Amino acid sequence: MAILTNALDKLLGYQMRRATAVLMSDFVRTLSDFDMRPAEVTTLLVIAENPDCSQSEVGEAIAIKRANMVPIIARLIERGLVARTRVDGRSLALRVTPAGAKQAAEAWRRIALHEARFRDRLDPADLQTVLAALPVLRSVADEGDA
Amino acid sequence: MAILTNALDKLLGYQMRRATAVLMSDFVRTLSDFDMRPAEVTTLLVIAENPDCSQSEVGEAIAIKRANMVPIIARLIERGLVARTRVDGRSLALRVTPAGAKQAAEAWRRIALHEARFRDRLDPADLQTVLAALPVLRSVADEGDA
DNA sequence: TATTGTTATACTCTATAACTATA
DNA sequence: TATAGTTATAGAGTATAACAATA
Repeated sequence: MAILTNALDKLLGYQMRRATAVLMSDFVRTLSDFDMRPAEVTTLLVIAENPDCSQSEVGEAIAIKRANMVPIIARLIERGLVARTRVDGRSLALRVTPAGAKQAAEAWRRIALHEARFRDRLDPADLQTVLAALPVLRSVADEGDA
Repeated sequence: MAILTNALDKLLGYQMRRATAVLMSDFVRTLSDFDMRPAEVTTLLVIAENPDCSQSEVGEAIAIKRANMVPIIARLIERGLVARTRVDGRSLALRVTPAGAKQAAEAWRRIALHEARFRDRLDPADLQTVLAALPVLRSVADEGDA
């Protein structure tokens, strides 16, 4: 099979998308025997870090819409990783259970290994430049940002 | 609503994902009155650049699996942007039609505007560093890379 | 036997609209 | 009126397995 030219390779957006796909694929593989999806992991970690936060606050922090938080939280509760208590009639305070805290710790351990596989490929100064540039790109927020 | 802390913000993978989401959202908005999805645009541009390429070759170039190329190509043909001729019994040569070439030119014009919105936010030297780093991250390919 | 295109299918993430019950 | 959580639903991208026709 012939290898085609691809002018898209010059584009920041396209390269971001392709690189992120590789990162995500590696992350999913990191989680393969962990029975948690990426969105569930990030949700768990933010709750662990912010006891008694609300579902909407978590969604805001990780850019997942309220409606899409529902099944994620449901699954975390179902698995006994998160517990919630009612604050007022419409808000729920989320906390990780002891099992959830343990799961979060293991998630962080795996994330560290995953991260290292990529960070190690970059010159330290370049890595810092990239890590500084990404929030700048993020800040070009579109109006409908969750 | 309280703003939560989020240790994930320190992570390369997480920042890549968030920044790419903003990029993609902006790109989709760029295409909103264009009636083409991102995958269709990239497919069209690669075919325009590589006349008589095969469906599998395009998929290889842009990391879309053969099976998922089928509806993309079908839609491009249906819209009269791409034509295909049989090469041998199993391969098809893809080319853009005149209408497809025109559509590709307009896509490039829109992509340039979209790109500029993000490139302009970065210091030129930092942009070059980022553009050099992304293919390095991509090269940490996982085995199952399309 | 390996490859090209195809079908069918399922999963993950994302998006919107509308509902409820509170505040 | 606005907010928190929910339901239902749709779209986009991606993944696998299996098949036919062909090389």
